[in-house]
Amino acid sequence: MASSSVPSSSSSSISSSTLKRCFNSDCKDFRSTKKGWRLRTGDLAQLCDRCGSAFEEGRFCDIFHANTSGWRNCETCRKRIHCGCIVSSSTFVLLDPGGIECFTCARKNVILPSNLPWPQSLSLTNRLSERYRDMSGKSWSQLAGSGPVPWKQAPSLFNSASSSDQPPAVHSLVDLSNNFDKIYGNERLPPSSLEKKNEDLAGISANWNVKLGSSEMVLMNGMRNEDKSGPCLNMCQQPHTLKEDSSSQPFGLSVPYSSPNERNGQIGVTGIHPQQTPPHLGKQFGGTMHLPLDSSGEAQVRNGRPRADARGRSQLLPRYWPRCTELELQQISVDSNSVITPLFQKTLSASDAGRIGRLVLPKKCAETYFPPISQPEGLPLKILDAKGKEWIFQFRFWPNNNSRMYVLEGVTPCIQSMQLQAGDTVTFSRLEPEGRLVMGFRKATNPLPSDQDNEANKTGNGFSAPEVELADPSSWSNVDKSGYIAKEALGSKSLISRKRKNNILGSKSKRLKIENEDIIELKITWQEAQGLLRPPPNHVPSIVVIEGFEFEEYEDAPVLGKPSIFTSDNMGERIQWARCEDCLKWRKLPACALLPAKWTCSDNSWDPERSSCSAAQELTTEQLENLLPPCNSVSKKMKATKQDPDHAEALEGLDTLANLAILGEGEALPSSQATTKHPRHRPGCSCIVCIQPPSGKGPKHKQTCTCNVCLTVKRRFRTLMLRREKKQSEKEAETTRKKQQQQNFQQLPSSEILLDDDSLHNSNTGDSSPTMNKEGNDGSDDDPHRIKSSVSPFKGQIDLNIQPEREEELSPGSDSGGVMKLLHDAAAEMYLKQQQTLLNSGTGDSSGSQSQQVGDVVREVKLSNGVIHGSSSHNADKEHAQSLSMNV
DNA sequence: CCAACGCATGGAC
DNA sequence: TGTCCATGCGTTG
Repeated sequence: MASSSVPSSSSSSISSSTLKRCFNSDCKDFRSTKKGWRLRTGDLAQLCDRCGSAFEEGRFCDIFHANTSGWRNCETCRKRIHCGCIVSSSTFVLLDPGGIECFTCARKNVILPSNLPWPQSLSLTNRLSERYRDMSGKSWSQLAGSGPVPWKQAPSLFNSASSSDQPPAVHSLVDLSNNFDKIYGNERLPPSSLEKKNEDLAGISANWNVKLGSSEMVLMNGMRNEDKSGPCLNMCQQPHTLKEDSSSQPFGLSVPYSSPNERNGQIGVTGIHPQQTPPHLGKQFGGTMHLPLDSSGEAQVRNGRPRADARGRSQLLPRYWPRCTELELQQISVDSNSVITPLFQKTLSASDAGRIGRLVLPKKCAETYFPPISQPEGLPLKILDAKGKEWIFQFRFWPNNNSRMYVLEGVTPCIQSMQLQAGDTVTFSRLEPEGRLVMGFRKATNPLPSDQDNEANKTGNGFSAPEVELADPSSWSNVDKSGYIAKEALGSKSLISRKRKNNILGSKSKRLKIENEDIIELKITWQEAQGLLRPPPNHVPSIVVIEGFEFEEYEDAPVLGKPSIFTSDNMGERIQWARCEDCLKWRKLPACALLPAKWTCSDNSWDPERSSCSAAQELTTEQLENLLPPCNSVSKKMKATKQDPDHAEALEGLDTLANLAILGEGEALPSSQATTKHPRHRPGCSCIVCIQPPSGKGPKHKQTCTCNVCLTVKRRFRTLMLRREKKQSEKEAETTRKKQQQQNFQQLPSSEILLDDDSLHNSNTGDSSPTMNKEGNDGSDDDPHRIKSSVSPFKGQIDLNIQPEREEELSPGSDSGGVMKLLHDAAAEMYLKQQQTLLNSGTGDSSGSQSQQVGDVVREVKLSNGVIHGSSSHNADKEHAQSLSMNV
């Protein structure tokens, strides 16, 4: 191997390069002026003109290694490929069944149109991953000097200031243009992934196509089958940026990274967190790779193998997912053939942007993308800024709660240079193939005057960095093909809103300073979101009756559509009313009609007579008011401002949101200010809390109200009760099991008597645990009836061994307290007390929204003659009776 | 006294 | 309940 016989390079700077001997050991030239392959140190081999030219032209091996071993033929084109040195390592891939394939063929065989489903079997990443799996064994620890941490990293990424003599950054950037076919290893997946939160909207943006940000890039599928869970949401901005950093690398150097997970022997492929559903991102990006084509047309495959640290990456929070525009990337990688792989981003906190000069790094990001450090002192890290200037930061950590807190120290000059302030975002990327870290930044958009109140913003001077400024929403929309409605809908306006929110929340509420997508999710309250949800086309939702109320349930992912109002016509047929976006007239439509977000009269294909805005409204406002449910009252909606400011606000909030989401040009997002009614609710929130005066007085929803608020609250209440019931049942079952075991020891026959038929079949002498386990498992079923029946066999036992004090723990909807019918009233009373307690706590400002809602429900219960309570009691009563008749 | 450093704390998730 | 992380604060030079 060429590199083995050449002296290690201690410097590759241009200033000294001319005095250095050519790195090619077969060459005696001392005028090394060209750059060659990457060395372990991260520097580039210095070559003389002749060798350098040969390297650039891909003839290096032909010239200098012609007689060495390692020559093989491409399995496809039979082209002769040298596989025995570092120089040639980038020119082929190993095939699964053996043999090699030149990259040209490999690319042809693997690249697929981006708009086609990506067959996993053709995943080059996967293939490469397998190919390279065995080539990644060299420990990076030797190179990084990072102690026992067994994962490896590309040396050049961690070219610590103390260990290498890097050429000037700008030069380094420029240099890369010559290194067309040097493959650099880094196998870290982009933070593709994988936030389970985003799975909530799975399906909304499925099958969106990745639009590559660069013609040089070809996004290839490297997904595993498991990655096909759902669409990317937050990462919708990223397709172009996610030049997947699954990079191949000179396996001669063999310094791929592996995740900390490998410490545990979890050699990751583009894997899925075993405990969580594969995030959507993984679907699109996990294991994907880009093959930037160099000037010679040779694919520059950065891969290696599937990211071993996919799991760690999957745990990155969306807020750290890099959001780089194409412009940003181009700016960073301008004049270079190198490729920028966004790693993560961090929104600067007040502390980060303060004078302390410490930038707190997200732990996962630090551990995933930065070199492993075992000592708190860490390592000096060289990081380039977008202009090519090199900064040296100390990457270190502090012990913190048996964990680590990673920081970059010495960032103040850089921060000041970039004139960044709290709220701005720094983006860490990797420049490939050389693997250097690049730090871009993005100024927060349009700081408001109130920003000045923010301590950290006092240093702001309105500077905007054009190089990396994220100010062009169109660029986002261009690349954002995710269909993520919130993102598309709100566009840059949301950034402003985010800023406002940030300002209001203050530096202490950093946690609430969320990305624009997240903030959108907040603004779409659960009620509003529910109003936007529609069953998938041609999908009949199943009707679930809970507490006497019907709920539409559809297991398939709902779709987002124009909010409309469903009702029934005179014939009893379900219809929906939708309002034209242009003329605001209400049009009657079939209930099955799935409306586009921006629906107008012209889209009214169901009623040609009213397919124009000039057509009169079918019904008058008053008629509609009578027709529609109270909560959806048209007149209320239209006249809400005058009649019921609170409700109007709620409706307006929904309307505003819907319009924003639909039109994509939100003019006036609901203010982010907290309401006086509840600190966590915002104007526009139409939950029960917010639509009622804090005192609880004022208009209330009727118990028969079927508005979204009520339905959802009731459902939530029901869910809570079911959970509680289930929990209690399991508890009871466990208790009973123990008791029964005791009884079994003492009086075996009695236990058999208490068991139902199934239990009898399963019960055997002495050991009833199998039966109990079975029952316990059944109890985990979601079906409440099943829960009840499954645990019912124990109820008789419970009754026989009743512990009166346990009654306090009983929920009213549960019969798990045994068949203590005589105690039922007492239990019900207890329940009422509990609910009152909930009410009290639920209305407190410090309570969470969930308890708040529960409290409101209870309040409603209390004020409406205990409908829910009564219902629950009634059910419990009946079930108790059933338990008695069945089991005793 | 001040700045830097390093750890502790507590809110958020 | 455990983890993360923004920030406070004590210590040190």
